[in-house]
Amino acid sequence: MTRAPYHHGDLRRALLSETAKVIEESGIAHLSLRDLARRVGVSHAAPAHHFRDKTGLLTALAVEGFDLLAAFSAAAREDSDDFLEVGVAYVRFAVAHPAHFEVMFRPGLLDNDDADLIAARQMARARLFPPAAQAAGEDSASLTAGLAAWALVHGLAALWLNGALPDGAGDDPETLTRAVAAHLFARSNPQPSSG
Amino acid sequence: MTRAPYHHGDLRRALLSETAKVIEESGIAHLSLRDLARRVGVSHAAPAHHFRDKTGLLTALAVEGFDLLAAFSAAAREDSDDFLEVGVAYVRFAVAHPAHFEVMFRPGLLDNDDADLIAARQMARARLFPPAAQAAGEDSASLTAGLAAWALVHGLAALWLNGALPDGAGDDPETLTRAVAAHLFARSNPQPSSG
DNA sequence: GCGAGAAACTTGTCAATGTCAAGATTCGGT
DNA sequence: ACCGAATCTTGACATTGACAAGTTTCTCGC
Repeated sequence: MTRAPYHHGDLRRALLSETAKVIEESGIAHLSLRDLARRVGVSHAAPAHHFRDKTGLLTALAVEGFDLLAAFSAAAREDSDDFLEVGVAYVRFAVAHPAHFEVMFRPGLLDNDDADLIAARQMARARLFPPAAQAAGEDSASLTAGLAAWALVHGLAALWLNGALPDGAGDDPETLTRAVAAHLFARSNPQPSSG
Repeated sequence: MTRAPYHHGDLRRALLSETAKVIEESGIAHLSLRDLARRVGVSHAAPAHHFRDKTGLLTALAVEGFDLLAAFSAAAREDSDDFLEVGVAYVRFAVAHPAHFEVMFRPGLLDNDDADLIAARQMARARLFPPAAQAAGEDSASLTAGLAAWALVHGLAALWLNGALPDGAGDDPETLTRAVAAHLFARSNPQPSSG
């Protein structure tokens, strides 16, 4: 069984996981289908059979990402009723799966009409926002409150992954998220004012 | 009379502006140096003389972006003392210059050792955060408050540009920013804070 | 006003990439 | 065992980023 078989066996999964690894290590710009094929040990045209093209591969990765995000979110909701924990889980997911996170929010790289992508995204959104907030979706104040929470953790995750945060932010994203999110919906120290 | 001269005259600026246009229209993935050269009417190797390579071109675009962000921020600070206006200016900049914004926070695409880039980024940061907040940088609460504001507007801008926001968010980013940012530093539903 | 050197731009070339087409090998059901 | 289908390979082509070397224009000292 050590001889490389004609059929890889699980090429689709191997390519997806290798794609995530390459993006994390070298960035999405240096991602090459032929290089991926080389790493996995198949010919340069093999990926095309599982994913139509590069866009298809990234779309599949994004679908996997939304599934993972839904799982992270559901797990956090089980552990606690606090909505804050869902936000922490959002950042935790982004840091644990940076390649997935990067691809999920780049429509230009994806096949946005893909049925799996649409379904996975919708499912992730349903897991993220509590049922109550969805029922009160018409309420403008409730909507902007949800958007504020989303924007805060999304921005924090993006800035963290880009290495844009100052040194004082520390080295634990989870702790940072709790500290930063405390300023939402809660009276805290007065806002920084211009001198 | 309009015979193309050997020297373009302002090739560097023309390439930068065309780069921004292409990114806005087709996404950064489809950006090609040769295509840019074709659009501007020069040979395929001309860009290399102004920008070492593709990374150099994008780095120059990021520098331009940080300069623009600094200008937006300074203008907002002149109009009002309210720190909220700086956040609104942040989103306004991102929506007005989406290509610049996209490139500025992608270290994988840039030459992060570039002196101009480092200087422009630092200057933009100085314009964004009020002097008072910087002096009190050691204060943890003040730091997280600033990060909360930054993360909120950054995340909101990113989600807006990605088209990730729900329909209920409206079509005016500035109005949305004010509505969403109102949940920061404002007493609302009490929330247990740990940090 | 002129000549040398630098700057701006061109042409030519090369390896690498994404994608398509066509052939080879293996799998699965009957 | 057999046949269609799924999986993978080889081959080919246009396009790209980057490099090298040549050509045209500008600049500046004299």
